Amino acid sequence: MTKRRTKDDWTAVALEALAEGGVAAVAVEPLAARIGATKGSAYWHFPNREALLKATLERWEREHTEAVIELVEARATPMEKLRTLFAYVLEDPASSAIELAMLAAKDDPAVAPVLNRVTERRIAYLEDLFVGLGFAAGAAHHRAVLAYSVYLGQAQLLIATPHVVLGRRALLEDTIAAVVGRG
Amino acid sequence: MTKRRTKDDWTAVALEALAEGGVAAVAVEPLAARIGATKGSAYWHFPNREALLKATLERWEREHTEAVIELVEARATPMEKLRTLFAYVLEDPASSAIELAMLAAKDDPAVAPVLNRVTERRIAYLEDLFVGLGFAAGAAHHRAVLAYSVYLGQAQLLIATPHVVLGRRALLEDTIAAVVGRG
DNA sequence: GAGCCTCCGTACGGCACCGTATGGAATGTG
DNA sequence: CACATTCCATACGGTGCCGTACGGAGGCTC
Repeated sequence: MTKRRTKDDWTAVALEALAEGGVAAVAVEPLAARIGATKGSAYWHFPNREALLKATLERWEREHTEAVIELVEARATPMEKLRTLFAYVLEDPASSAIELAMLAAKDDPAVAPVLNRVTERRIAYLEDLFVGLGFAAGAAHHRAVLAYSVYLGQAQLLIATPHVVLGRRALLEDTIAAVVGRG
Repeated sequence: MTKRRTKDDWTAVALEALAEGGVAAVAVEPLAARIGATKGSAYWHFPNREALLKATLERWEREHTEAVIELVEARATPMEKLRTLFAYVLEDPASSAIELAMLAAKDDPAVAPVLNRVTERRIAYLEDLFVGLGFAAGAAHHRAVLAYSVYLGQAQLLIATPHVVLGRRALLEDTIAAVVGRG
């Protein structure tokens, strides 16, 4: 009656560990303890630790990245979409933990390609949003980089040193105004 | 005639390693190899690895943080100060590597206090800058958080995925306009 | 229920790093 | 030039993780 595990079971606990402790926490033996199994299972489903990490990151890319875009796309106007995006980080910064973990491990061969794809896609998406707001191509790109920088930076601040951020509700308004406003 | 080392020699190589490989790279044995000595030296100067890391972070805090503020303070007006700050990241993102390494290791007991102090000091400094630009206290705080988020986020982007950032010179102008502009 | 295939536990060797013990070299001090 | 002090190399045991080898248990098929 011993439970059996699937690849998905392993990537699920790996995602937990990834969010909590970063890429280094995706380690076979600690994960085995967490899942209530031994390494034997892990090394049956995956050839090595790198493959497990890769599968985990790709699962995150598939599920999470698109989930955010869908959440945002549910809004009607570009403005509302932007607001949804920033409100998302401000209200639940923990959900960004994995992206920050990936940024911190940008040199890892399993991380780099996923990180590049996700970043490019998001910048491109934001760029479209700003074009929709009436910005010219070049300006839209800069706004996109700016907006994504704010997104990342706020996620960092809220996770690492949340106590320095006061009045999140009003901050959201100021942030949006600053990012979409005509200088 | 074998060279002798000081605490400062050790924290110097530790700073290098910290910038290159993050907090995890501040490890006694690799550092000993890098410095051309053995662990014996390290464990004479420091009781353990944690103490070496702590001394390294505090050295960075002392030297680097104040250095940036002095660089910025050399400018006359708040506007020029802000410009200098953002130009600094955009032109030399590698100099921010250590701060990002600390953010990634926010839970490390040696990192947390330094990270908190540095973040608080910088936000407070930016807040003063925005008060100098005529913002009310609350608004100045939000601008400070916004500006610091942009700083961190751009540093992240430029280090992790530099290819997505185009036209840095024009980006600088757009960034400043967005951060100081009235919504 | 015999045999097969899937899955996993156990046991092992290896590597990288931590920290300790200790003798001795290098350097300062009388 | 004794001789104490400062500094460091060597050698060792301990821990946590990687990856492999292998046997065996659980479920499937006939």
